[in-house]
Amino acid sequence: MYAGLDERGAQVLRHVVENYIETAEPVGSRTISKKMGQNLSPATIRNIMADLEDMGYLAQPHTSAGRVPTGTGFRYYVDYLLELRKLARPERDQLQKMAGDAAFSSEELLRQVSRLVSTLSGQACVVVLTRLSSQPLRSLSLVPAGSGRILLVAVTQAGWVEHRLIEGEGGLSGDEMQKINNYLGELASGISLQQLRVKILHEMKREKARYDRLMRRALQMGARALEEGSPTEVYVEGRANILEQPEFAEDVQKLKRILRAFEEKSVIVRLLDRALEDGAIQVSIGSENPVEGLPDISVVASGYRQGDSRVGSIGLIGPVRMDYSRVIPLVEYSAKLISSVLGHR
Amino acid sequence: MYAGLDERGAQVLRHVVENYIETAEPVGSRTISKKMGQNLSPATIRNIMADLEDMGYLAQPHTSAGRVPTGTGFRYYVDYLLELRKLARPERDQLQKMAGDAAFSSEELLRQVSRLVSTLSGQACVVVLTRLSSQPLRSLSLVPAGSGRILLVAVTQAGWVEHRLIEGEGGLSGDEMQKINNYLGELASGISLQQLRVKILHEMKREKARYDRLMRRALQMGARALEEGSPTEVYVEGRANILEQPEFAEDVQKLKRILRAFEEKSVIVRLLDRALEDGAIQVSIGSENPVEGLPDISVVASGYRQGDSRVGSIGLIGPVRMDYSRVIPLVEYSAKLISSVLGHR
DNA sequence: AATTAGCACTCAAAAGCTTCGAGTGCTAAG
DNA sequence: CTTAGCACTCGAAGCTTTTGAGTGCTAATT
Repeated sequence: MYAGLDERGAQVLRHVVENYIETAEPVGSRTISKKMGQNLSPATIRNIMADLEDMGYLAQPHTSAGRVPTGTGFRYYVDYLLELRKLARPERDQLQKMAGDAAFSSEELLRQVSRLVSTLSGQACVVVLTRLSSQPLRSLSLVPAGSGRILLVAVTQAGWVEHRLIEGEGGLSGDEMQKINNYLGELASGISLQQLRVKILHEMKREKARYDRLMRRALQMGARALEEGSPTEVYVEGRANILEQPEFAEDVQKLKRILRAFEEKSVIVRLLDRALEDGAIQVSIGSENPVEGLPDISVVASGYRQGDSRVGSIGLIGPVRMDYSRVIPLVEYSAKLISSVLGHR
Repeated sequence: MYAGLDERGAQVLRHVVENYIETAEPVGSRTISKKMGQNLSPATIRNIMADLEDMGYLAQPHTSAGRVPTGTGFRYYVDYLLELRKLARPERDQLQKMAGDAAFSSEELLRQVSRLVSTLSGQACVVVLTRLSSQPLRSLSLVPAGSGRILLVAVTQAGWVEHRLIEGEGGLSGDEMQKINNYLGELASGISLQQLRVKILHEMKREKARYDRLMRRALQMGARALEEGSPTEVYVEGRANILEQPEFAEDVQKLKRILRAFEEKSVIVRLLDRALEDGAIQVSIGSENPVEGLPDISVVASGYRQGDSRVGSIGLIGPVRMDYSRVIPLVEYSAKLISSVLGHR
């Protein structure tokens, strides 16, 4: 259990971390002594704290101040000391109520969950949705879009819709369109856009000299539409919560860096990447997070599934001093919720 | 020309405003005297400034400080004194280059323009796109979306794509779908979604006892899909630029209010509403803007057209102390640019 | 041997004080 | 009407003092 620490040291560390999470101020020995029920005098606590500091779990901002947990300290806390609180009833109810609202499209659902989770946690909440193009399709259709254009509409089995405009085509009768549709739809059924792309290219080679002008054209169009990969969808809600954190409100420089980061989709995606790969909830504390230059933020994230493929992740972004015991269950539950709602679609 | 002010007063006001825009500091009489080429001594300038203060154009943060323009001062400046600088060549080139890139979808174009304009201006840039549902359609199609669902895809003549999922339908053969498509497409051609809705309801009444089950169903579906109005699209870029403004970096309270406002689509839409209605560029200074509770920001916005209907607007949101002479031409040009690019689609 | 009372010490933050200087308004002379 | 001159104002910046939370160490206690 308490790897590398004895019971007492671990308890002191726990109290320091929890107190610091609550107050955002350095924690002194008196406070801990009181919290632990006067069994140990402040002097004793001081000795223990000094030890913890030697071991790298605590640090002093300056000589005459209390202690603050280091990154390592938080890590230890999360790994060994954390008692996950159960997700409070009202919060669970709110989430479930929202999830039950079938009126939301899948996209809208993600945005709403993100928004609610950000409010509940008081942090910024991010939901990413990736690899649309790797999901199996439910249907693929061409739609006339007037003056030399055709719209390719793909609906995945999970209910995501994606469309791409194809330039410089058109001049197809409704009948021809219908034929192409049937042909492409057959080709696409059950496979992903990525796979479809490969399949189409293959098909084009095989039937190079194919007599049917229409089908050849269909293949060409398909290939063209699938050229670039589909973009990753990112929903960020509750950015402004970052301002509520005292550690950032003071230091405008940090604030700037963080808010700038939020403007770059790619940075956000990188922050949540780990959670996508792995099933379990991921906690990146401070400089552990995958983005250089943001050593002051923690990320608590979890992937969610659609059926049995991981298609995205939901995460909270906030200061290292996050209330992990509350926030981890929240993110875990939300990820499961999303998975289950998407599963039914 | 100089309504209510003599030439000299107007020039002094102009210099105060311009200096203040540049430095964000109260402006003193010495500075103005130098700027105006020593024709007038600081003492004279002081007299003039005192007059301007009486008239409400200037204010003193405290007795021994220089003057700061009031909202009214800025208003006068914008209305009578502003010399619009021509949009700098390189900026125009950048914008035009981007607009020429046909690879962007219309949505992507708006986002990219917003991003570039925010960089060029150093302010937050917002592009809103409304009333999709009032644009004439180019095509309307139903697409199978599997397990009891059908996707309605509408493409407007401007090239915007909108889709809505219809629940609890399906079980239609490709052939039936095709028939419905033809019917609805015919019904929809050239009119807007809004109008279509009315038309459909009308049609439903007229043909209440219509023998054709399929067509009746088509009408029902159409009516259902069009129930809620289409959402307004909002692209915000360069939020973090707000932090660059000294007036906000200091006052965290203001900062919070502004960034919170950015999280509410509806607030942003309200800020740019005026520009949508009116063709000309709109400048809302400080408390002139339509949102209560944000008296410290100015909005410079202009609507853009698609063909001959106004479909959206682009605007900058920043401190009252904006460089209007640079920023107004930028917004004007961008709006025209968007109009012209959309016009060609 | 572990704990703790006691005490000297440290140091940031807050409060108080002084200085500085940009800028003003007013007056009287040009 | 303009302007030189001057007394005056007041925030910002710098300095000093006070305060108090917190420490580390030592010696007494359990």
